[in-house]
Amino acid sequence: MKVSTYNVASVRARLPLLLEWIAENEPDILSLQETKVEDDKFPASDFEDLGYHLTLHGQKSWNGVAILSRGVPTKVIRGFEDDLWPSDARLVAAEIDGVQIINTYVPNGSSVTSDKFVYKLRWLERFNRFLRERFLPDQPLLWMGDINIAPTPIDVYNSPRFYGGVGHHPEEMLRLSRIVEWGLTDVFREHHPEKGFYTFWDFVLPKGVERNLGWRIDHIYATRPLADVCSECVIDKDARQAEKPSDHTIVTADFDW
DNA sequence: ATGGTTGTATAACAA
Repeated sequence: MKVSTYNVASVRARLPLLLEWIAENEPDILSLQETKVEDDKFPASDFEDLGYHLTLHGQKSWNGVAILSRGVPTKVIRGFEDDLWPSDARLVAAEIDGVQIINTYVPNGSSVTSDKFVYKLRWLERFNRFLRERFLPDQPLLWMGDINIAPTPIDVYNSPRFYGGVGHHPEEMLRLSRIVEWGLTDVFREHHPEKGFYTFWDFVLPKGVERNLGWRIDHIYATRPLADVCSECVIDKDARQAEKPSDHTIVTADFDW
């Protein structure tokens, strides 16, 4: 089973790149974040024509997540399903081919002095509770998406410069570690312990991709039954260097499943 | 020296 995750920064703007990439790479599951479109305006038929089922949780203009899958999705969850929580479209989950798939767009946090940063920390705590209430770490489960946290010094191109800022803050790292401690493995890091691999390069930095001024903030986490059968995990930097790219690129993991 | 880009509700925005 081949599983990919991609922050598209608008699924409509990314449609040509996406369709070409899917035709070439044929993932079984593709999680998208920042689709930026309401479900009834999602370009569904383009993906259905390629043989994918769609599980959508979108909203107008911002956020939005989607799961494309060869297998039929069941047990679909959209958001925390909690009236006390905002309905911003950042989480969609489904069971596909016997695996629980959870796709999230974790809040960016804007800046550490903003209300949005407080929201990011609370969102991570709420997600931790969501996981523990609904699932067990010995069942096959994948959590993937734009996590918006570079969790270790080698996950960003200049850790001392960014440490304490949004995306590389100890309070974010603490909350992520509490989630991961439940029983998750960062499969990219398990296969590639060395530095220099990133999934996001800011549009605004001149030659940022060529100079590799990046962040590894898009992750695929697996519970042990799946981490044990993960044969490889790769970052496709070419998709960041293609025409009209997102500022993120695609991470793919292969499982003998 | 605090620049630069992209997508979108075209903004006193969000990323």
